[in-house]
Amino acid sequence: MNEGGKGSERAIFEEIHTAIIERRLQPGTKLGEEALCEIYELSRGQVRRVLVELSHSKVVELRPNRGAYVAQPSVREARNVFEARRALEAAIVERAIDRVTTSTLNRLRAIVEEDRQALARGDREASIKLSGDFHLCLAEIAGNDVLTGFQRELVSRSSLIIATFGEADGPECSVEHHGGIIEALEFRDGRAASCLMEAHLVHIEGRLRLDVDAGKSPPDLKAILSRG
Amino acid sequence: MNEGGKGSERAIFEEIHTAIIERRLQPGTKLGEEALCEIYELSRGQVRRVLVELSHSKVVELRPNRGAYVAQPSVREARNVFEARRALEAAIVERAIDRVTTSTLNRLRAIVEEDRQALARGDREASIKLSGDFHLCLAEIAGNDVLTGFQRELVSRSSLIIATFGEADGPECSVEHHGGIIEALEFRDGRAASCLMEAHLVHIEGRLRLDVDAGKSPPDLKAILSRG
DNA sequence: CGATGTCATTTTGTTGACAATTTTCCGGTA
DNA sequence: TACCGGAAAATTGTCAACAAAATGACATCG
Repeated sequence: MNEGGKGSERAIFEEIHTAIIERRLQPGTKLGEEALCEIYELSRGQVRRVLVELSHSKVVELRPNRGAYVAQPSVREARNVFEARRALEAAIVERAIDRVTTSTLNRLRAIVEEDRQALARGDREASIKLSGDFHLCLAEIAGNDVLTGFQRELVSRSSLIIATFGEADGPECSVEHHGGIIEALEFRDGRAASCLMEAHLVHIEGRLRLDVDAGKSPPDLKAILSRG
Repeated sequence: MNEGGKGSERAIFEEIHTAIIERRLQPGTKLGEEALCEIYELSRGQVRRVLVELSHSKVVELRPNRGAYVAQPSVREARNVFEARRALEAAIVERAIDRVTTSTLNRLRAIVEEDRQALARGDREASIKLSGDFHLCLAEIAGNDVLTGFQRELVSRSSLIIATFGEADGPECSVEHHGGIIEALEFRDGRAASCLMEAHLVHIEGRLRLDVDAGKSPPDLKAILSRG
């Protein structure tokens, strides 16, 4: 019954991280130390370390003397993350083509199938997580831990970006896109896979509201109005 | 006179990081907490945070209950880092071509010139740092903070890899290669720049002793000798 | 009515003492 | 000499009390 044991720190990290990625914790939400201590029965020192870890993975922002908050990506950051993703996923697909096997293909298929079922029963949270898992699994197939680490960071940040700038409505098409990529991998058609991945990412980014005006400006608005 | 002030934590981080990158601290060196406390006049808590930060940037390895050591990259890790670098630097060059200006070109030229002078006076440490700065500066020209962050990590790790698997002798050719890349950028010749960068990285990796046998085995050696 | 300043409360940051673990040293034994 | 224990020293990990800062409530003033 050791809730406050040793390895549990990693577990708490995963729990909070997943909650943010699945958008149960919205951008800007404050993560008070005392609150987390009570929820997870950890000491403040442990909670503090977890928060540092989360900030390092870019899903939490640490404001000195102010506390920890779920990160609120800027428009610029959003563009940069997606630009980096296009470059990184291209490299990953290129390498995955050479290393994909029947077994790894089936892992990808299983993820997409789970995603399809999640969407069918309206479980949006699970679908978000599974869509990310697809891209992560692809990185693992590429067989380079460094690239996988980068991919992990970018996939997490993408989810946060979509939570911030995405529209809640609209059809979900990850399943179809991912299916297409699997097919291209199956035939070891590198060019097709790259193009489909590129199109997939462009499609996702295109659905974001990245007009510089929209996003975030409660204090800026007052400054602007004071001039009128 | 506040050596133990607030912002000094970042300064100590940079100091140790630089010492590792310049190979004054060799891979495997133990970084004892007490020792660092005395050297920098910091509390243990502060030193501890710096060590966590360094481990997060992959130049220090934290072994639980054992302490902090300058990281010793494995052969596999070395290959992965260089593979990732080839992909990342290609993306960076591609974007830098579109954004390079006279001013940023001059920054690159200044770095290479400093590097040339450092080599001329036999200052190998400075040369190592400056070679890394060139690649970092290139990433900054590309204008994407995410890519720059990844590049920073990879450049640091590369230096550690060269310290571990590189040969001390041999001619240094970064200055020539970097000069060529600058020229290609000047003429906005993306293809030439990419090829030169690729060749540069392949050349560096090719000079490493990445035979799986060679690398690391002080305990293994004893085991081998016991058979003779 | 809004703005400003002060004080109590809450939250975050730091330190030093204590606990747990590892490393080192040393004597005993075959 | 080589090889085990086992205590002592050194090192790392943890926590709880204390200090510092931010937040919110409230009174005062324009």
